Amino acid sequence: MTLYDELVARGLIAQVTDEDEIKDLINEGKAVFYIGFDPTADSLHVGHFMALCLMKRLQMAGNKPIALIGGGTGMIGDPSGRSDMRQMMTRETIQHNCDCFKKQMSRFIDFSEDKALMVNNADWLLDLNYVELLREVGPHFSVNRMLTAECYKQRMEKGLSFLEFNYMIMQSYDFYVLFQKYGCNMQFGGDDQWSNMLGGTELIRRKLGKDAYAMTINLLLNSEGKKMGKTQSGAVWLDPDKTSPFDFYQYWRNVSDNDVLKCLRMLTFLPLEQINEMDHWEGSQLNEAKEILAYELTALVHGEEEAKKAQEGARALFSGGNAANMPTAGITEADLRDGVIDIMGLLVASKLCPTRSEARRAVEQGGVTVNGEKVTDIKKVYTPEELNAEEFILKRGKKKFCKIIAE
RNA sequence: GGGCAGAUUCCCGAGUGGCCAAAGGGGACAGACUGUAAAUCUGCUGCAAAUUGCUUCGGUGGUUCGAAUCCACCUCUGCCCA
Repeated sequence: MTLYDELVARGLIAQVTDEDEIKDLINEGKAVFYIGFDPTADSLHVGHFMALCLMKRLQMAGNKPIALIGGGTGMIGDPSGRSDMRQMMTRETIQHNCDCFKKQMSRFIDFSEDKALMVNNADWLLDLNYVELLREVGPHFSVNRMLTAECYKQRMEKGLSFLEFNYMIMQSYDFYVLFQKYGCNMQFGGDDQWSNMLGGTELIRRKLGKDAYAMTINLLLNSEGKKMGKTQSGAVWLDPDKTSPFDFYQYWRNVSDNDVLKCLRMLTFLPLEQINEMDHWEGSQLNEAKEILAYELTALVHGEEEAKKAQEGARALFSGGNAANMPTAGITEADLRDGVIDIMGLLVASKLCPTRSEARRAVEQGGVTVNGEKVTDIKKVYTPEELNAEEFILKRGKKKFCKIIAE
């Protein structure tokens, strides 16, 4: 099976500019391709992870990836897929985020011996001269055409500032620069980037009379059509300090039945034959598939060891067993009042509940247990000695829990 | 620059002097049922030393015994005209 066929079979490819050419290029390892990452936060998240996997797949087939960090485009903010304007970031924040991205990326992509490149578009975008740029690329963009682009459509109602309107031009310019500087002949990106990417191929054709290609990958959507990798408390991050390996594992362990196979195909490196096997699994057997998915992804992002720990911790909690790898929370002197701590205090101190009010509600609704016993009295208090007398496992709801240790 | 409309809690959205911590919906959370899934039903959803108190309806001042609601100014957004 060729690389291209595999990408298709995994459901990764959304749109391509020239299928035959692209097949040829990537199957034979002749592509020099880039994927852009705007430094909108201090960690990569699941959406980026897909792109990184794609880079890796292509790199393994001999193609050369260029990871483009958007230190320049980040100053503008991509309006694609957004219903309102992004918050403008300071230069310092952007720089900090770029540094974080770099660190995380090097874990996935092999940058040694010129096998891959990492560049920052701040290097060429920030020094551009406005009038010069306008004269250089301005004539090649039709405002009429741009306005019909999908990425601006949803902004026509809520408003689109000139700043963001220019994002497409900046991204196009990136491609144009990379094409000339590094012979970059292809761009990959999320499907929401399609119009921005076409801007680039178009610019290259008009300015240089040469062909460059673009390919988008399907966004990872769940069966309800929402972007995956988001939780109520924000994105699922790759940084273990922002999303613990355990939470990361749990996120995938909990995907809905309808999404497991899709995730396995799109995100893991398991052979397709093995995944297709699981396609026949039904009902509760799918739980196994979810465990595999969760383990595989956690191992990819955090390493085998962390993946094992997360898996054991999860098994301990849900099907009984060794509780050694549970998350813990320490209670200090400052948390005590009159030498004791009440149940609400414990819930807040362990971060299982954000406020005492919420903790109170959780207890009142019967959602809190200590070592498997339901706590119904909101006035219940504990001394530090009681906490340490035996293992003290506090649980809020079905999936949130913590081992309490008094210090 | 001129005219019009608007800004309410996580989101959408009602409220146009006291009965308002603010309808309704969505989401989130918790319970039941399950398979750590989905669907369904129930509860719940500002904060706290909790039959009470405190903070909140874009911002700042003002009127009033009392303001999300009235007035003034300001900021921001959309639409129309230029």
